[in-house]
Amino acid sequence: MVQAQTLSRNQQIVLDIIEKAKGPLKAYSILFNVQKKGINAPQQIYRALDKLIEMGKIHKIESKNAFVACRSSDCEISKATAFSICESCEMVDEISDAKLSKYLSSFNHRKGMKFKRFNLEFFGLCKKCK
Amino acid sequence: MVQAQTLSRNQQIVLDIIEKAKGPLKAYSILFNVQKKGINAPQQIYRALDKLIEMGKIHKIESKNAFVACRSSDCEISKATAFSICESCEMVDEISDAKLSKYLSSFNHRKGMKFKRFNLEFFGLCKKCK
DNA sequence: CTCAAATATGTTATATTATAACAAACGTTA
DNA sequence: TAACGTTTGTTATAATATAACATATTTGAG
Repeated sequence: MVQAQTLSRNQQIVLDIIEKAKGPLKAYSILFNVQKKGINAPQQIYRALDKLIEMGKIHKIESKNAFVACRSSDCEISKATAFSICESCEMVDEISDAKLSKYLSSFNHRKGMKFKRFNLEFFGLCKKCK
Repeated sequence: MVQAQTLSRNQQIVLDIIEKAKGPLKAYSILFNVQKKGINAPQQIYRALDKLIEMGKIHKIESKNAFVACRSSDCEISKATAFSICESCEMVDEISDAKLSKYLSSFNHRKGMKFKRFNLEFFGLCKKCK
């Protein structure tokens, strides 16, 4: 079972870095950023990332193997995630839209699947880059 | 620019294997399967995969780093892809639904993005596994 | 409280996924 | 036929992720 609130030391360190970042961070770039804090091994990063994902504090952008902080409140521990990804500047924007969530959840049910979650990634050019 | 029809030797070999497979295949498992045909290096696989994706013949399942043959006709060279993924048996099913495509394409436009494509992955248990 | 269970940490090693860089062959088509 | 784009073959290495094991810390039931 997942804790509701308290983060362990390493989890907090990793989360802080991801939250401060402007864009998605890769596991090894997180690692390089925390070596001064006594974290030396990929395992320590990946374990923290796994827990943070379980808790819904961060999301993985699958197409980039990178991680962003959760900016939404209605993703319900990551059951329904959606992102806009700019192919030029690499910006990632979490899409928080209850209608979209509802539409996709029910869509999947109709297809005979016992639905657990979905992840949607949009690609294109953001306002600045287009 | 991408060719319309003709596949090169390696591209055809890789596509054949992916089309015959029951489920998604990983790059290195493809590699191991074609070493008898004289393909020895990951590069040769990845290059074929890249081209096949460009041509819309196969899709990458991002959450699994695996590849499936395209079973749809209306994904328009992979501009709009959607999959059901069973977390138990690993089955992947391509979802081909014009309404869904339309809904998601126009959704994204409203968010101020110059839309190029999307990829949607549903997770849960398939009929057999639930 | 207290000890057992669960969770988190540290560490070394290794597996898996993917790309860089370069040389040679092939196939158009102008 | 020469120039161009594409494909191939090859060696090396980069980037991403997990296995396995020992130890420490936290938490909660009795």
